[in-house]
Amino acid sequence: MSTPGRGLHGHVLDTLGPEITAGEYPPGSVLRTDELAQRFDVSRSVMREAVRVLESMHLVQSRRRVGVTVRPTAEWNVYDPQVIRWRLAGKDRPRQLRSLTLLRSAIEPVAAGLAARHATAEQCAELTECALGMVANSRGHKLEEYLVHDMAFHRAILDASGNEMFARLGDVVAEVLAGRTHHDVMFEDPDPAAVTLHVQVAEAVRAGDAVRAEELTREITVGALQELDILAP
Amino acid sequence: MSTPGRGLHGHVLDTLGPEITAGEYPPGSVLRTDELAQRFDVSRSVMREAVRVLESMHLVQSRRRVGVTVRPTAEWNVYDPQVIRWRLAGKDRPRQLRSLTLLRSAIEPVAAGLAARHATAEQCAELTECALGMVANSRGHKLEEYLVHDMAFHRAILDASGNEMFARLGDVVAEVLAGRTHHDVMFEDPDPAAVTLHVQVAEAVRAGDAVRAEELTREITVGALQELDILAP
DNA sequence: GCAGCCAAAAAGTCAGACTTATTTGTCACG
DNA sequence: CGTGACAAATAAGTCTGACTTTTTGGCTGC
Repeated sequence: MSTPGRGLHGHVLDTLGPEITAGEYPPGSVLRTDELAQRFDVSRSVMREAVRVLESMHLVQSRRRVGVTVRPTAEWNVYDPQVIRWRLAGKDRPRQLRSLTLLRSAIEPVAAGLAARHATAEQCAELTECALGMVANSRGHKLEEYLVHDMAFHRAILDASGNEMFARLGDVVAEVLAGRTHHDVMFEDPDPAAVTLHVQVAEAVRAGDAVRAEELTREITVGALQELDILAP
Repeated sequence: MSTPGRGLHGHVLDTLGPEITAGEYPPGSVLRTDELAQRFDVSRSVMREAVRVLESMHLVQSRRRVGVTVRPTAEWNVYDPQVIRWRLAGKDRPRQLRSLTLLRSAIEPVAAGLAARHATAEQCAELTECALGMVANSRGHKLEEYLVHDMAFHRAILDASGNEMFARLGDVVAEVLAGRTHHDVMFEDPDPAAVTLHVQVAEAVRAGDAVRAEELTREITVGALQELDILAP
């Protein structure tokens, strides 16, 4: 997606990564570099590069005379966007969405509070623009257009927080929102109450009301959690 | 630290990673693999593996005919524990600690609330044990022993939350706490009020009082933030 | 001034030989 | 029997050199 064809080793990762994150090789499984190279029909150098990347994600560990062993799930770098994408594409996608939505519910309200304190005029404008875009597409089966503005809105909040760690979750949130629209059951039109809340958050941020921005955003994320509980209990 | 001597490419990363994250090569800078291989006195294959790892962290991008270009900071995988460690070792360490402490202040209260709902008896026991260890080492210049229990406490909370994403922040929090004790000015003994709060959190979790656990933990993280504002304004 | 082509540059790929660490098994000795 | 040391097997690690591919930038000619 972000970097589609970045060489042979990338192609190897595109299939091996999802396989590992999907649990096809249980923790402790041992892979041999030579066998993998044969399987993907690449040279060992290319295979080694792929293994190094998996190793840097803590998905596997390469040890002499043993091979490439799959690490337990608890040790994976689950914040790596690539790992997140692989896991969201896999079969325990609902579990992932719950974890990530819970993360959102912790981060986004705080980020909104910070945004109310630090947002520039441009960022406030961007925010209201996104909110208006959501309103404009909230009726009439325009889920795709709505999604675009929804993603942009949350990304704008996280950016405006002024905190680098929060800002870097923009991709994750976008992934979650996109997943909700595309793969899970969603009503034909978004919840009108949610749309209103987004507009109010934009207003609160512009007004510099941190407490209100935080509280309203909390309502949004709680709504997202409830939605998940209803649709995938 | 976690995997010290994992081969030649690891040694290369140990010096090249910190250099890049420290901003010694400004975004857009171009490195050549051959030159790097010469500089570190390793073969090109080894150098390529190192570059692949840096690429997977989004620190650099390798493009044909142009070379290995350093990416802008905003694109780095700042949640990668390795990247966090490199940056904390660098010169903008104070800025890092502020970002990470803000992240803590968003995550940990929510995690504590979840822990109060989901913690097992064993986890509650572990928690109170850690809190008692903190109390026992809160006086008499035993900062190192105190730190061990403090790290274990917060890790226990995050684990007990039952959320994978929260749990994986245990290393980050430990790193922040260790950094505060080792590098920044810290009083000879920890703040007694903070120690008490930890004990109370353990109690609240055991009692299953989610609201109280969350509120108390929020007080702890607010304290940590204020401490940073005082010591590095 | 522009279109298209050519040449250089740097990453990408491959194959093969060699090195090194680690495990496992064996055998002799207590 | 157990135990320790030694030897063999194994798979990752490393290096080298030749070759390919893509991209860029300049040059030519219209």
